[in-house]
Amino acid sequence: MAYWLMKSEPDGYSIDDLERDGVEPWDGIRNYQVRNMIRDDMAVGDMALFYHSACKTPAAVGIMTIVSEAYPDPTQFDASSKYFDAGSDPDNPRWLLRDVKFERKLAREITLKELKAHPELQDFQLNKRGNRLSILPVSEKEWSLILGLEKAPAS
DNA sequence: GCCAACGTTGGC
DNA sequence: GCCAACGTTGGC
Repeated sequence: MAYWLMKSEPDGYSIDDLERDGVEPWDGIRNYQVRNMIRDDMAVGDMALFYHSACKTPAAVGIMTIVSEAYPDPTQFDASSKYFDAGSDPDNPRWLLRDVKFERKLAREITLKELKAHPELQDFQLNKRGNRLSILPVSEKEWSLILGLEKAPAS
């Protein structure tokens, strides 16, 4: 089983929205590297951190599971969607997505600041300069380190 | 294939 | 709002 971190802007779709919806198609991926990851490297049963990005307090806020295979993102064919891609061929869709399922919120937000300060997370991709991918792989060790922080008091 | 211009992400 | 770091586009 693999672990992931998936970013979402809470103003657009937050952990509370996922808690309400239960299962949700993770649409809007428009980066080939990320598409390849969800197509080739992700698997049903993988676990992912829900991460709030581009907001006041960027932080990991919850846990979800991957519950579907990769399938075409319908928003790429929806002319009224901001994710519409006129260049995508319906017979060979360019953009894929997977469904994710809400598992639980973290007991507390684990902020980017805290992750960056962690001595054992210096190689974590989220902490790397110039990282702009909306989905990142998380190693098993990183996963347990991050979840270990959940039970520690906020620093 | 090179590279400048432009667009996007996302922390700050 | 600013800006660094990319990715993409398109002329050549």
